[in-house]
This record gives sequence, structure tokens and C-alpha cells, in this order.
Amino acid sequence: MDNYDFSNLIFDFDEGGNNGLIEEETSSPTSIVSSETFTGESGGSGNAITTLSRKESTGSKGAETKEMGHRVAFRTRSKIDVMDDGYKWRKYGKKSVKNNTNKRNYYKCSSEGCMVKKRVERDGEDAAYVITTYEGVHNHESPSHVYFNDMVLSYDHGNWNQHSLRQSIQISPPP
DNA sequence: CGACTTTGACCGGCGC
DNA sequence: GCGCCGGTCAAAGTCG
Repeated sequence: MDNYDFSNLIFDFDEGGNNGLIEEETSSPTSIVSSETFTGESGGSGNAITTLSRKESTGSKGAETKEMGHRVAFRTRSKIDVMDDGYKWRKYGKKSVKNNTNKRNYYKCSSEGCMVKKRVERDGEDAAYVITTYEGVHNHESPSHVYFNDMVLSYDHGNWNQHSLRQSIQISPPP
């Protein structure tokens, strides 16, 4: 399992219906959950780039009733760009951001009816790190029946608590 | 032959 | 109003 190394997990949970529910003034909207329970990175997680300044429109204007769905950002250390999480992803775009010299890849679930989008970006400072951002939820079962981490996040007064984070990545695909 | 990847161009939103 | 940035689409090409 040297392919994936969960040194830093960044959960960027954005719900459109945050009607004043989560209104932290200083707390950044981006909750960083450093989970070292995975492989106990040996000094890997040295610098945590928590400055993910998201221009969240904290301004009043709700108008967030749009179907934003879920947005989760994983920052992992992997040798490969895309992590095979069991779903089939179709690349539909590649762009280079200014903040990052590397290119950003855009993936979309190949299954019909499943408009889940995935954004994979490589860290500019640490090429070993890959930032994968999932957007949306799957409407269908995984083609390979993969049980990813059973992570149940509970929002508790402005703090994300990992209620149940199992590190057992049980992948039982057909041989 | 089919599905998927690749790359450039286009469009929209936001900032100045 | 213009320019910049980010995101998406579509056509061609490639691989299995």
C-alpha cells in the first residue's frame, strides 16, 4: 500500500443550505482533519497548507439554495494522480492554475445519472501530494463494489469530529 | 469497433 | 467596461 498515503485529509464540506447554521467568524470554512490514524506518516505531514483561502461569499446574500451538493477535498500523498476509489472517472478537462505550476485535472463520473465531479490537483510545493476534490454524491453503486472508508463525520458546534473513521479499505473486486 | 483520453477554444463570473 | 481566472465542451486521436 505504498500507493496511497493519507497524511492529511482536508474535509471541505459545503452545504448550500447553511442558513446561518455554520457561521464561524474566525474559523476557516475549511476544516482540516489531520488523520494520522491511517499509516502514521513518519514525519510526512510537516507543513500543513491550511491556507486554502476560499473566497466564501460569507457576505449576506443567501442565494445558496443552489444544488451545490457535497464537496469533499482530500489531500493525500500518492504517487499516482488518480486514486481508484472504485468508480469510473472520465477526464473532461485539464487546466493549469496560476497558484500552482502543475496542471489541474477534471474528472467526471462516467456513469449516467451520476454527475459527480472530481478535481485532482497536484501540490505545487510538494509534488508528492495530491489534492483530490470530490463534488457531488453518487447515485449508483460502485462498479467494483468497493467499500471506501466508512467515515461518518459529525458536525459539532463548528468542529468536525470523525465519529467513525475506519482505516480498513476493503476492496473486494472480482479477480 | 467502442470507450476513453487528450488538447484547444469558448464561456461565464468576478475583480479592478 | 475590460481583463483575468476558472470551468466546461467538443473534435480528434489513441488504446483495448
